[in-house]
Amino acid sequence: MTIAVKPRARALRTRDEAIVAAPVLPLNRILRGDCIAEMRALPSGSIDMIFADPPYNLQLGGDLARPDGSHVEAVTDDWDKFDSFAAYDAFTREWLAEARRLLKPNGSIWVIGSYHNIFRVGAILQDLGFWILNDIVWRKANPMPNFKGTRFTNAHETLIWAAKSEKAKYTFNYRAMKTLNDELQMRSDWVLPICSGQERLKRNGAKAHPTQKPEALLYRVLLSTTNKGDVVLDPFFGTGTTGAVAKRLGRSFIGCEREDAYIEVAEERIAAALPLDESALTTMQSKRTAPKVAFGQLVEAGWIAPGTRLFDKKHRLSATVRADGSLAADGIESGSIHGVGAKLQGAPSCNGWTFWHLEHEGEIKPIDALRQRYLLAVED
Amino acid sequence: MTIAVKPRARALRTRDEAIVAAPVLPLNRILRGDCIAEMRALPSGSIDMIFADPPYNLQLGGDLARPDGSHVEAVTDDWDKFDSFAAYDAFTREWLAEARRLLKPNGSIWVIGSYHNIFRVGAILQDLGFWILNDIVWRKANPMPNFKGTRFTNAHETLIWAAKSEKAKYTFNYRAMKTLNDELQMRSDWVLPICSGQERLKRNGAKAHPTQKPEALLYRVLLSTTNKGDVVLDPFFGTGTTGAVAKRLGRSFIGCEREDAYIEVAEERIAAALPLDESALTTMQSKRTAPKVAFGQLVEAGWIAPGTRLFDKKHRLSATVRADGSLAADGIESGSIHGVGAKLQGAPSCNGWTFWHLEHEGEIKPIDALRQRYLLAVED
DNA sequence: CCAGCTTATGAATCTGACG
DNA sequence: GCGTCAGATTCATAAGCTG
Repeated sequence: MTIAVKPRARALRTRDEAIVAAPVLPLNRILRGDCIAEMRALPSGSIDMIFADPPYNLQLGGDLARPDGSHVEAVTDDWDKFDSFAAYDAFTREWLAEARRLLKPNGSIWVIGSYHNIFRVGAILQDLGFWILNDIVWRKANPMPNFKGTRFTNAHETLIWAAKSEKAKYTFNYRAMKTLNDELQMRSDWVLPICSGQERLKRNGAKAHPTQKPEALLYRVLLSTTNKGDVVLDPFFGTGTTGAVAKRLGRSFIGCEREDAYIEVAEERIAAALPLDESALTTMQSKRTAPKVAFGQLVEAGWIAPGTRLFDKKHRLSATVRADGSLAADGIESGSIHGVGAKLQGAPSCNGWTFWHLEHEGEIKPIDALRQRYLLAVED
Repeated sequence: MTIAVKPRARALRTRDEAIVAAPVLPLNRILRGDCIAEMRALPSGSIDMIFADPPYNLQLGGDLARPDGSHVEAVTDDWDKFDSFAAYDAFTREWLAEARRLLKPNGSIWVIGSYHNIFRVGAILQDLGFWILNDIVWRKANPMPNFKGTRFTNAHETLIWAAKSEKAKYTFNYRAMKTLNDELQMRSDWVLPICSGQERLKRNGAKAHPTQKPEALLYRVLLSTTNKGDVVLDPFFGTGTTGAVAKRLGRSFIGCEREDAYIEVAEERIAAALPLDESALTTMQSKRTAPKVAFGQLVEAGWIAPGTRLFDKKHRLSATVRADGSLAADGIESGSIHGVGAKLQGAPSCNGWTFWHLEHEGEIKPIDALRQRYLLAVED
């Protein structure tokens, strides 16, 4: 399956070729090399979601390269500190700008970090025009203690979730998240264990990667903000947690990684990951995307007879169903179940499905219950 | 007691006078005016700790209504309006630079914010030479829900705690925090309720300030990073939570505030605050809440694979686990473990944890057993 | 007086399809 | 792009009210 190769997007060739043949995305592959260079070779507006776990370490030195590839020396004195922040900012601005170019207009990005880098990442995201949707706190169930007792135990990491722009229609699987959280809205603080035990990948007895993220974290990220079949890019692929979870959840991935050792571990791991089958993958559908039923349909199908009286929950307001599915009530203009409900209450808006009730054998039930039964009956 | 006056620090007069007489700090007073101007009049290196709750620069759209139609009161005050990120950054840089000048060499600063502003604040703190010690997450026990179901519930705010410089010997009362936390190290995530009920200050029936912070939050901040007798500056004093808690804990405060209405409320409040005695101190400890586990957590953590079949105890009813932790069963709408269990039995309700069972090596066990084991595994 | 029910509210970047 | 309108959407607390 996954083979680490340089992508040869046709967009890089002549303009005519690019017009004739749409660029081919290197789906489910790990691109070996620096993420900025690799991202440059991919076509604009082609990615649904980006998950990025960029380097955190500013002051530890050694690992950070400037955008031009030159090495940033380890810094010890105050004089150099500003220089190191500037270098980190430049690097961050560069890969985030590429990331933004690659995103589809309605795509979104996740970046994870700690207090060492996340404030710089967040500010640059905003400066580049990304629109922050949430900051998520991964509350570690089992963090490393502060051994010297000098500070509060650093028990969390922060993720930023941002849309490409303010007006973007981003993907958010609200119902799936609410279901995952026992019918309560999913909050911005997530309690999850760190990656350990069987899940932690080893090589020669040592951990294969210093900052391997738990699959549960990626599971929630991918389930909440992508759809089946979406393309997810991870510019700092490491040992491929993003790829493994994407495969399980029926999403495609593209990874960038510089280190051969990590690529090797990732490929093995992803090859072993099992995709979930169709039925397990189905998630709770939001009513927004569910097939719509007009109130008039219930009337014409005979589920509600014209002339039926509807009431509000407390039986204080009432209206009469007419043949075309409109409602009539005393003293106001007739109209839709929503409009009449709103006018009777003097409210700016009203969901007629939950506001209006039917009396049936002494019981009073919202008309939405009828709609649910109708939906089940006509669905096949 | 507290009187709102312009400070006339002697440092502003002739150099000779400043040398002869040390500047007098306006202790336990509220300085009426713009915080930058007021801070400029205070002497350098005179403050032990600064707590700041600056404007968040929320950028709200139109009106927001709850699902029941009621109106959500927004923060629309002029003090939270900025023309651009650049304008907000310039303002932030200016007050933070003054704050740094005022701090003693071993002093520290706290700033609270949300994703709207905290990334900019954090980056500027670093740029100015502050040394971040922790980012603290205030996990709200009772946040406002996301009424429209468009994002994750914004259930936390972030505090940054930073020393004046990397080498500073800052104050951290490790033992006090460990004691407060039932002999476990205090973590970087704090669960505290929002300010409501009796604690919420009112004027003419309306809240006196739109963003009043809970005293418990300031209590923990002051107890952890100041000593008795220390001087605490709050540049955005509002209705004086910092002042009230400082008085209770035997610290001195200096507040800056522009609005007369807030100053009046704060003075009254602080006058009524009683310094704490030992016995009252023990009652301040936060309640530990029992951790809850959603069924979906077990799925995303890999403890139950999507596609798994669940059965009732007598193996007569069954359902399939889906990726978002919902259950699917023949002939009924899918839903939560509780809802599907109820519907299949035709019961009004059902505890899915004890109703559903897993088959494992011939044995059949309630999923609640799994939950217990999961709790043990993720518990601190 | 208490139990149970109803109402109020909190730093919120809070809809989307169609004409 | 803008106006219109169907219709989707909430959790924890505390205070107030009723019987």
